[in-house]
Amino acid sequence: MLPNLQHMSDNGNIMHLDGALPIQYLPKPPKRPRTSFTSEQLQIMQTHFIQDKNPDAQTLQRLADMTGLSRRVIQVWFQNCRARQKRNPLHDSIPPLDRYQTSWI
Amino acid sequence: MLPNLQHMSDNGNIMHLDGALPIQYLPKPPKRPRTSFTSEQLQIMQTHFIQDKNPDAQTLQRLADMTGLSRRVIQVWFQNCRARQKRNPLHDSIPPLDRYQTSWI
DNA sequence: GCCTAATGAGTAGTAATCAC
DNA sequence: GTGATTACTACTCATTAGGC
Repeated sequence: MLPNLQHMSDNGNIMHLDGALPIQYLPKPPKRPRTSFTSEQLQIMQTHFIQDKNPDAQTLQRLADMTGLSRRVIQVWFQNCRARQKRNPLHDSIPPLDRYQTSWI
Repeated sequence: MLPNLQHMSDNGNIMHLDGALPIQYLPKPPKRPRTSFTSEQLQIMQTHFIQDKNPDAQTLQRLADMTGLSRRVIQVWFQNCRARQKRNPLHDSIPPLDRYQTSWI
C-alpha cells in the first residue's frame, strides 16, 4: 500500500526548495472504490455467464444497461469469473451446499 | 501500460512558448478513434472480399451504404485484409471476429 | 481472515496512420 | 496502391486492497 509514499521519503530529500511542505501531509489517500453487487445484478450476470463466458462488446453494454452497472465493471466481473472458474474447476454448475449466498454460479 | 503518457510528449503540444512549463501538466491526448465492426458488417465485407479483393471506388461506396460505415473505413479494411492475407496465407477466409466465440451468428 | 473487485504487467489482434 | 508502424481494445495471469 502507498507505494508513492514509500519512495518519496528515501531519495535525496531535496525537497526543501520553496517549501515548508512537510512530508507527512503529502499524498492523497486514493482509496480504491469497490462495487458490491446486488443479488439481482449477480443473478443477471451469472445467468448470462452460463450461456456465454466471453460476451462481446455490445453484449457487455446490454448487460450494463440491464444492471445499471458500467460496462467496465461488467467486463471485470466476467474476467474474474473466468479466472475463478479456471482456478477452481470443481463447481462449474451449481454449488453443492447451500450456505447463504455463495455468490457463485 | 501508460500509452497515453508516452505519445503525449511528441505530438502537437506547442509548449515552448514561454519556458519552464513542465510537461507535468499533460494537456490532452488526442485519442485515435477505432471502429469496431458488428458481425453483420464483417459478414458483408468478408463475403465481398472473397469475390473481389480490390473493389473500385463505386463498389466501395456501395458497401459503405450497405454497412453504414464510411467509404474510408471500408477501404482501410480491404487494405488491411489484403495485407493480412498476404502475411498469413493459411486461412484465406474469415478472420475470427471474436476471439473465443465458438459460433458466430 | 476470507472472498473477490480492482489494478497492473505482459501479450495479441487489428483499425488507422505513415512512409514510399 | 503496398509495407511497416502506431495506437487502441481486449484478453490472461498475478497481485493488491476493500468489506463483510
